[in-house]
Amino acid sequence: MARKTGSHSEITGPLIRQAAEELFAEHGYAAVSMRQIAAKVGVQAGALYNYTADKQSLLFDMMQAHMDDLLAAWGAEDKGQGPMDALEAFTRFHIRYHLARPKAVFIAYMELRNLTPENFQVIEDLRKTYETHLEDILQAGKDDGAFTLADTKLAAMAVIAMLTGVTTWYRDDGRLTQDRIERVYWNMVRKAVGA
Amino acid sequence: MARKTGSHSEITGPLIRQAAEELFAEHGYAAVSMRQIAAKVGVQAGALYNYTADKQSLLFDMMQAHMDDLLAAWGAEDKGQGPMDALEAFTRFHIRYHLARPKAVFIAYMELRNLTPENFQVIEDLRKTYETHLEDILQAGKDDGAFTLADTKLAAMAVIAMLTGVTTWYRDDGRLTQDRIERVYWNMVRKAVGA
DNA sequence: GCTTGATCTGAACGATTGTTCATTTATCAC
DNA sequence: GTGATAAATGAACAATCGTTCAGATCAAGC
Repeated sequence: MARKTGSHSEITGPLIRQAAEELFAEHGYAAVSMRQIAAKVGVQAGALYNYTADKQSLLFDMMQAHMDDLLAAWGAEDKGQGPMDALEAFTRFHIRYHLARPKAVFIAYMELRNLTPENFQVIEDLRKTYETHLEDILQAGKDDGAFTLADTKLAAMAVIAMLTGVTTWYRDDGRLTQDRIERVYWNMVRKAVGA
Repeated sequence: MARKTGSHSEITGPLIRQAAEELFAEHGYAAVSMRQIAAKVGVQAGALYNYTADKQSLLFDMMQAHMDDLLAAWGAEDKGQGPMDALEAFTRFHIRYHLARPKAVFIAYMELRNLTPENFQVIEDLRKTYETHLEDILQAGKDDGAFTLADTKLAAMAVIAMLTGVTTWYRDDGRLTQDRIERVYWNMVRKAVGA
């Protein structure tokens, strides 16, 4: 009963990635079976292997794409003039970007230990690159006296943890608009770095 | 070949909990088998069921104990005088307590979705109780003018996320002493709440 | 030294896992 | 229509899963 109506190859592939993302985010990589993913797409388990080498690739490709997109999006972002503008841009960008794709973010943080060592290193390097972008902003602001920071690296970790934390409690139908959250957080970040 | 030397019941129980904690923290609950836990203790899988009803209880009991201990420890903590002292006490306590038991903390944050709905609710309530302790401090400080906060709930989430983030990068043999980390973070928290 | 009871083994259970592959089906080009 | 090819089925694979339990083994009480 293969190929019921029309050609499926350009549709099944994305559907599989989407189903995998939703299931991984909800139950965790290790707790999700290939058969569950297939069932969500409406296909048998064997068909998945026309689109992915194995289960691990499904996870890795998804995480790598997420990190690549994140870095590209930040690269394309308008960063204004000087460290202060850049830090506000980073704060707002990070919140906005992460809230727009909660599942991918969740997976990127939770499933690191389910990557093979080689795959883990690739993702870890991308994550480190992103962190360094923030660290560079903070360092520049410290150098020109805009920020007061005891430890730039620590501050970078603190800011990222604080901002990413938003994804754990934010709800689309919640009490606060996204713009208000951005403004409140930017206020806290600004004060925390002594500006 | 049961019972090689001496009575083991008082020793095997804790060993199982410890082995489970280490394995869950390293590989995740779903990725760890009862046989792996048993092997780490040096026992057959069947023996585990003298000490736990099932795998789920192993996870739940461990998470509940962690949250109970956390709440009890904060209850016993010296909170000084007024919101400012209390916030510093909370900041330092949270960092110190969490860095002392990284595995339990990691599990408590990562394995929530592997709890049954009933078990999840119990842990979630305990987590919420802890959050409320911080929220109360911030609210008291806002009321008496010690803190400047646009949104108390948001600030509580931001502070907890920032502090808990320490566990993701801290290493015992790292660049910074624990006391220095506490001081740097307290400085950032203090400034972030406008005090 | 025998009995009792706690503790563990070792085998077994049905179910499920990721993955492979021969086969079937549907579509497209001609 | 016919042949080629892409796409999916469905059965099969060895391995592993959580859990149960009868039986073996040891320590302690009398």
